[in-house]
Amino acid sequence: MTIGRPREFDTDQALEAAMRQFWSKGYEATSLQNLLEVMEVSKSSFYETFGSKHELLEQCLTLYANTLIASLREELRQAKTGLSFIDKVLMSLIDEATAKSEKCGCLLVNTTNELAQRDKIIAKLVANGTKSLQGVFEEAVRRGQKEGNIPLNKTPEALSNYLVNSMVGLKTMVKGGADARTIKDICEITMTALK
Amino acid sequence: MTIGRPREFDTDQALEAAMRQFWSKGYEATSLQNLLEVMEVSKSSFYETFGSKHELLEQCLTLYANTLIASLREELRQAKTGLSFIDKVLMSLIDEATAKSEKCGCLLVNTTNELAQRDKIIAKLVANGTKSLQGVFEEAVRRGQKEGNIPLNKTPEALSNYLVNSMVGLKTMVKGGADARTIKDICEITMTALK
DNA sequence: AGCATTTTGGACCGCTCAGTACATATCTAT
DNA sequence: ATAGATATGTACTGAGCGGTCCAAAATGCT
Repeated sequence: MTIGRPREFDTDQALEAAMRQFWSKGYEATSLQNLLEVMEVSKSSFYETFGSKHELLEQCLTLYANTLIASLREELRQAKTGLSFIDKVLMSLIDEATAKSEKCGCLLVNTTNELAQRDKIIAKLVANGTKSLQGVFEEAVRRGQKEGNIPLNKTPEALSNYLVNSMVGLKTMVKGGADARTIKDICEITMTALK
Repeated sequence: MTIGRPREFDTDQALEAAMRQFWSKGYEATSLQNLLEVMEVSKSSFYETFGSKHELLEQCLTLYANTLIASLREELRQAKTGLSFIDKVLMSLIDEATAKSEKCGCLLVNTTNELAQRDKIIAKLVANGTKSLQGVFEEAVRRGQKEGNIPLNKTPEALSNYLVNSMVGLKTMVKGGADARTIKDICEITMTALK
């Protein structure tokens, strides 16, 4: 069907590998050489397919945000209550703190810290991602309020922003080496604000 | 008194300039050339005085943490209550969000995100800094509890970790471009956990 | 078979990177 | 004046950076 020489690599797979690399090492610390290796793509194919290192990052951020949001939406859909969803998401950070695998944090948080101030395009992308994340929490809060588990004296907007903020903090704390006990304490106190 | 040719630059001043540069741009994105310019030091003098780019970062992190902690301790000392100190520190983020100057975030947070996972020496330094910050909050919480403004049903350790976490989140949110209203909402809800 | 189309391999680009070597300049102490 | 000590200016290193160019290879279509 398609004309011309066929690709010798999987585009989606390569993009995901690139995403993991940026996630783990950050943008500046990831060299083109690193990318070519993990993506299993030649330099020519790289520039042909992804444009540049910067454009690749844009694609990775979009992929990351879409994947994250889709996964959370699905989890929220399956959750018993809006409140239990929020609790579960927060408490999952405890496992992350315990795991001995590399702690990469959150690509959106990492990229915000590394690039948001000096790269408008990237700033916009991570802001969009964060906004989507807040949207999921807002939906969860609304549901929780409807279900009667979350008081109505705070707006879903404010509460969801508060939750995003906690998540951002927690991801960084875990990355910085905070122990599981500390993370648990933080999660529990964070949850008391929705009581 | 001192023997040999005198320095043509101010060591403390140069170190502070370097700190600001790392604070603004991050470690990888700050080149040696950048540093030499803002520090107003020749390359020879740089290596003679500060050892290497990495060692310079170590010194900058120490300076940053010491300065921050000293400033907060002083503010706590002058505060009317432990609770009002905490409130003031959190709410100061609103001004940061409003300011149109460059939003550098917190050097400890930035460096944790950029380097903590792959640089043990730096990880230790930022962990120490964070620990000191938590210590100040812990002291404030203890004082607040003694003064009767903060309930005793949560430990000072847990509450102070919670506050550090909020600060870490807020610094990143501001850097990511969150508006003042969002920050204010987050601060207010954060404070309800100590009611 | 031959041609259009696309991908790939590899050489190459100028530039910047962090760091070094060493001669020279500037000071104090004698 | 000179010797010892410290600081600086300059030239240099090898390696790596992101990115480009183009010929060769591999496909489908006629």
